[in-house]
Amino acid sequence: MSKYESHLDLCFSALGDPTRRMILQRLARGKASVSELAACHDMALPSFMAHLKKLETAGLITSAKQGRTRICQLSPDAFAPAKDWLSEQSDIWEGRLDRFDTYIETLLQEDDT
Amino acid sequence: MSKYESHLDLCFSALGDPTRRMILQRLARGKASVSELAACHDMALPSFMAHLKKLETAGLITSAKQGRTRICQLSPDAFAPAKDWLSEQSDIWEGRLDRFDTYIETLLQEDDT
DNA sequence: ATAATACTTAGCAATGGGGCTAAGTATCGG
DNA sequence: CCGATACTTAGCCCCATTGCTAAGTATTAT
Repeated sequence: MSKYESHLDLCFSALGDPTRRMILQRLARGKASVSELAACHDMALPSFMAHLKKLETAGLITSAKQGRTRICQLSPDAFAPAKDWLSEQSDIWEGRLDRFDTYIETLLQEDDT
Repeated sequence: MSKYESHLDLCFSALGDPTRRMILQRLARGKASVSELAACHDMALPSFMAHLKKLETAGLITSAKQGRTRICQLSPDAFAPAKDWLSEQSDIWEGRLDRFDTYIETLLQEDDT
């Protein structure tokens, strides 16, 4: 369960941390070096780098070294897999004919709890 | 950092597990009892229930007891917060004028690595 | 009343996530 | 060449996650 983690596992898990989402928000506005990114996070550099590594492993960002500096940026279509999965589920849910009835029905049943 | 976890943290973290995504996929097709949901997962019931609890804490599903049976279903708009966050980031990314140039530039720079 | 069913609670073990410091490597500037 | 800069690696700590079993509770069926 840890060796064959799917891309979606990695992707959603990576998104489940506020530090990492903030990094992504910053990178959506343009590429940046590790230390530029780290500047506004009150965290030791190795800890911060671990977050970058998770984002890269999840395919959400890419990075490359220029001299002693590492430049990071969002992967093109970084969010597509996550968005696609979510949309798929929403579509199935919204396509259900009895969706609304089911919900009302349950609201009523909650009185019995 | 663990007491004030945002809704998005809980939501994305919940989505980062294949068992939990399978539960959501099943529930997108209609509500079901705990044992119905558990049937196709090779896992002890308490372990399985822990997954349901995470989904409920994240606001992705709701559940209510009918007699000795607990019925689960997707929350209406369960995926909206996650989808909205992702769309927001994508929009910012796609709105960047230098997006394409930036990417090409980096591809070229990778030769130096 | 009893037994079966459907969870539920309690408690434990293994693992991984997320933080740290200290020390190492690889440029760059002078 | 030497010091400063920008990561990078190694190793440790603590707590959360994810699985388990065993035992408990609440309904339903007989």
